[in-house]
Amino acid sequence: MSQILIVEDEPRIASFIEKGLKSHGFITTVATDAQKALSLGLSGMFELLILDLGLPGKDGFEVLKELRGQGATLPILILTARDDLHDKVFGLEAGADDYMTKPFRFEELLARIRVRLRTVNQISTSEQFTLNAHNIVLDLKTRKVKVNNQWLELPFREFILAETFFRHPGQVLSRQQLLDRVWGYDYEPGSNIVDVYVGYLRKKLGSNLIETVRGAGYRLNP
Amino acid sequence: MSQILIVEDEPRIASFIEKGLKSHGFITTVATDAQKALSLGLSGMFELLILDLGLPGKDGFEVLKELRGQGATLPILILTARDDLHDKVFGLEAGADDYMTKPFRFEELLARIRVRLRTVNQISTSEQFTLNAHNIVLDLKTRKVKVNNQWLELPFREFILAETFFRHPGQVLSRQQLLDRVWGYDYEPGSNIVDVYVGYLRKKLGSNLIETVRGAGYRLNP
DNA sequence: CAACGATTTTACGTTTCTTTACAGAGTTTG
DNA sequence: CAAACTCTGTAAAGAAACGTAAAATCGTTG
Repeated sequence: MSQILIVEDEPRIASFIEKGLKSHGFITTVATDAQKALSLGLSGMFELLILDLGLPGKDGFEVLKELRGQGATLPILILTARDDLHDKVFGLEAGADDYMTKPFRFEELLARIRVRLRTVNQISTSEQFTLNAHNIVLDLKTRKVKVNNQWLELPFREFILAETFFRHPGQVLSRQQLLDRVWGYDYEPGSNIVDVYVGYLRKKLGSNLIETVRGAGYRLNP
Repeated sequence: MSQILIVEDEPRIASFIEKGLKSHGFITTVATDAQKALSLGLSGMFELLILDLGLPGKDGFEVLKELRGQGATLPILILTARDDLHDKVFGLEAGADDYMTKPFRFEELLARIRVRLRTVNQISTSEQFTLNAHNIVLDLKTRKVKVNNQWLELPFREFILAETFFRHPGQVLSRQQLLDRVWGYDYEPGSNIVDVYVGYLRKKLGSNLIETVRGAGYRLNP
C-alpha cells in the first residue's frame, strides 16, 4: 500500500492523521520539522505528502517551495488554519495539489488522498460506489439514498453520518468516534449534535435502522 | 464444539469468561501474554479469539496487528476499557471483527461469539429467535414480549433479565449469578437491584412467573 | 439584502437505571 | 409464643442517558 509522509508538528493532529491512515492500510511517516520534511520528501520513498503550513516560523511554505524547486513531483496536500486564506492561495501557486482547512474531518482527508493517489496510480482501485443494508442503498457519488424504492437526497452531514454507519454495520460507534469522523477531530465536546443527527436519519431512513446502545453509542442494525 | 482462545491477563476476568464458555460447551484456552497469544493464535487450532487490548504495555494492539499481518483469518473479538475507546477508534478496523467494552455482560459476549462462529461454520445453526413459557413469548430481536396476546416492549435490563430466566427455566438463579449475567461481572455488590427488577418483571409479565427461593434466589416457574 | 436550507445550540421532556428507605413476611431463638 | 433478626418487596426519589422541537446561527443564492 501507499507510503504517505505527514509533515506536522502538533502531536495531537499528527497522531489523528497517522492512526486513521494506518487503519486504512497506508504506511505513514511523520516529520516534525522542516529539515526532516525536506530530506524525506525528496527521498522518493513517498507517494503523497500531507503538509501543515502552520509549522513554526512559516517553514511549511518554504518546505513546499524547496521541494518543488528540487523537482519533487509527488502530490502535496496542504493543511492550513482557516484564517490563513493568504497562505492558501500562495500554497496552491507554489505547487500544492490540494488543500484543506483545519479543523477537518478525517473522512474528507481520506477522500482527497484517494483522489490524488488515483491520478498517480492509474490503476483505479475498483472502488465501491454504493453501500447497502436493510433495503437501503447509499450512492456515494450523488449523496443520494434509496429508501422504500424512492431516491432521496441527504444533506451533507446526514449523508456522511449515514455512510459511517454503513461502513461499520453492527459495530457500536461512540458519540466521540462519530464526532471525530463526521464533524472533525476538535469539535466542541458536550454537544448533542450526534443525537440530533441520528434522529434525522431515523426519521428519513426508518427508526429501526440505527439502534441505541445505552451508555456506549449507536449501532447500525445489520 | 468450538475451540476458543482467550487472551487476557487479569485472572478474574479470564476466569469469568472461561467458566461461562465452558458451561456452554466451548473448549477454551487462556493465554496471559503476547508471546503465547501469538503462537497459539497462529497455530490454527482455534476458531475464535477473544483479545483484551488492555494487556500490559499496550501489547494487545500489537498482537492484533501481528496476527493479521501473519495471515490469521480467525474471527477476533476485542475487549477494551470504556475510557480507552477513543484511543482504539482506529484499532477497530485493524482487523478485529467485533469488540466489547469492559465491563460486559456474559450473555452479550456469548451472543457475539455465536454471531461470529455462524459466519465461519456456514451451517446456520437454525438459531432460536424467540423463547417462550407460560403463554409468554420473548422476541430476542425486537426486545418485545407477548403477554396476554399483547406485544409490549421491555427496557434493556428488564429484557435481559427475563431472557436469562427463560433460558434456565426451573433453575434457581442466585442474585450474584443474575448480577453477573445481566449487569456485568464487577457490579457493586450489596445492591438490591435484582429484587427491584424482579418486581418490575412480575408487574409486567404476571406475578406467578418468577418465584422466590428464600435465601437462594429466584426461579422461573416452568 | 432577503430568503432559504443546512447546521448547531438550547432547552426541556421522557425513559431507563440505580439507590434509598422502609414495610412486611419469614425464621430463629430464648 | 414473642422478640429479634434476616430476607424480600416496593414505592419513591434521584441520577443519568437519550430524544427532539424549536430557536439561533451560518452560508449561499437569487
